[in-house]
Amino acid sequence: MKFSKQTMMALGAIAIIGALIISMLSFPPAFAFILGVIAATAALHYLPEMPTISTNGEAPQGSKTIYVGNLPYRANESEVKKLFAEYGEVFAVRLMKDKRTGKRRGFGFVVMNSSDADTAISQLNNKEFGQRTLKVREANEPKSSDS
DNA sequence: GTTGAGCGTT
Repeated sequence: MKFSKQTMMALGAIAIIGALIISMLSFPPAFAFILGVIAATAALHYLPEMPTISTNGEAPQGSKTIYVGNLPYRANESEVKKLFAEYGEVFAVRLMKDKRTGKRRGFGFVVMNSSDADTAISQLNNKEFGQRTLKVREANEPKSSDS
């Protein structure tokens, strides 16, 4: 059994909502919560798949992680994903933020196909983006292609 | 709300 984080969050949200609804029927709170969890699990079984929003965290084999630096602070993951998608298949984009304050640090990582990653690096390195010069390189700690 | 070299997160 392996659930993604957003799947767990969605399950918890459904469980809480279900608990609130059922608790209106004058059930004990513990009972209501259990029923909510059961309803959420059943929903996950009936639904083919939850809509995956953006980053899965897990990429198929043959992918490489690319370091992207000197990003404008106003840049979003969607813009970076679109930019890299022009040169290959982008699997995930992660814009790093400060863990304490949550403010953007101006760099991130892009996971895409291995062969396309090389062309994307050579094409997007020192490329002007948001009035800034992008710094695209291969990541120092590759999380794929070797374990 | 600010800043500007760098290699992260479940």
